Amino acid sequence: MKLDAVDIRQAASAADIVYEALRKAIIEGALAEGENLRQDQIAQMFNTSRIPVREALSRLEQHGLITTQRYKGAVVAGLSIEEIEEIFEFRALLEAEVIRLAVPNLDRKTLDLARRHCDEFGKESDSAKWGETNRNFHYSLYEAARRPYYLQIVRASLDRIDRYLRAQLTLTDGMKRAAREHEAIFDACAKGDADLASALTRDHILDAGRSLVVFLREQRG
Amino acid sequence: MKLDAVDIRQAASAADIVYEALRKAIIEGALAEGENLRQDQIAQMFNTSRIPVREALSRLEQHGLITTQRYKGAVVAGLSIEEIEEIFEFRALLEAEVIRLAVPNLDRKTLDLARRHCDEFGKESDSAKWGETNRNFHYSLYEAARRPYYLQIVRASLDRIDRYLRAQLTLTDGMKRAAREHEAIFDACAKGDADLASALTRDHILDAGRSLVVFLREQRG
DNA sequence: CATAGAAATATTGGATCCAATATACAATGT
DNA sequence: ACATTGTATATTGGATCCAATATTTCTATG
Repeated sequence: MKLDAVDIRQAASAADIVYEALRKAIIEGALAEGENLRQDQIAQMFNTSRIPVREALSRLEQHGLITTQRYKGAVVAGLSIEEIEEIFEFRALLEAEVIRLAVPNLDRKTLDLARRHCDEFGKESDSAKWGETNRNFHYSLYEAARRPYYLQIVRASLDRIDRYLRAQLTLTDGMKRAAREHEAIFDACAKGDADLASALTRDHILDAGRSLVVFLREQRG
Repeated sequence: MKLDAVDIRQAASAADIVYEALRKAIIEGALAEGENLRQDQIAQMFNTSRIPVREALSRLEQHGLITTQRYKGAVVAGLSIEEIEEIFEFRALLEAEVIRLAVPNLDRKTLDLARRHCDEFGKESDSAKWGETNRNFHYSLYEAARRPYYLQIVRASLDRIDRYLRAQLTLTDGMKRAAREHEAIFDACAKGDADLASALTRDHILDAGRSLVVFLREQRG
């Protein structure tokens, strides 16, 4: 008998499942900031004990998605406007560099994929999916940089402000502007102009940050 | 009776203590890469149960200091030369920006402190302490950037290559060169020349990375 | 009625126990 | 001798139990 070798994937642990589910809920805004996360309650939701829940919460805290106090529990982390500004500034620096490194490595296949994600973003009407298609577009290009460590940090920093970014996209012209900027970034990439793609990415992020901060200042008073 | 309000620090949990101890051991190289970390064994060392140990290990994994496999346990993470190069490149980008942001905020007190750390580094003869004094010098300046998120990432990225960086410092002229470069960085900061301080910091990190990689290529064959 | 203090309840942190899996090793057949 | 299979041991993942702490509720008292 002969079989093709198959890479058997380790089944995810309970902690992995809980972690991913909570992470998704937080970055999508399904869990409001400040909301209490009771270990028992979460454990029951996932039909498990508190042990894997605690491990998941510990990981979330390391990533800054929740804050915990000893014997008091965990709450979904909220960010001050200053913190949000800092993270947007950080992302602008980092992602501008990542796209610069990516452009020389872009091949036909990757560009086609990015093109599709770009179109998808432009056409998407379900605001709940904007965050996902936005990520897909950027990451499809970023992958070409072949910098796994950079991308891990990019992902972590985006996780922390994704909720707010999604809010920004729903602003009056947020989506339209983002779609236009994506087109410009894609064109620069397709032309192989790394400096332009970098500068556009930087502006894309800083613009989103600025209009979000304006919005939040009004909202929060 | 009147008392000054004191910020009572939450006593550290067992998991915190184990985490910090293991983190220190790993970044200082006391635990060799590839070394097995048995939960039971660690628990006994700290006179505790495996629960806090597991939480500590989970955090270490999130920070990339160890790798774990389900039902097989944790080992101290090792980095390939490519990964080391990527992290040095990343640090150069990030820390160059941090020092640029810090320079305009530097005051007399901070400069004095940095001056002392710089001298201390130059005089330090105990190679085990170089890593610490090196951190002290850079961080004393970085703090002035007032960018807590940046600094958190800087710390995490330094943690991952600190073992190797310490090795680099022990190289023939590693310390002498680093001390000279620190002097130059300090002078640029004292002069208020942000661009120069940034460029020097960038070169400082890239130099260290390059000579480390040369060393590792020989060592690893 | 308002408030301070005590008791009751809820929640987290840690210890111990059990289940799932991996590793080491011996037994067995060729 | 060698590979294979079964078994014993070690180790991790998860469940349950207990201790420490926080929060709420109740009660007594002014």
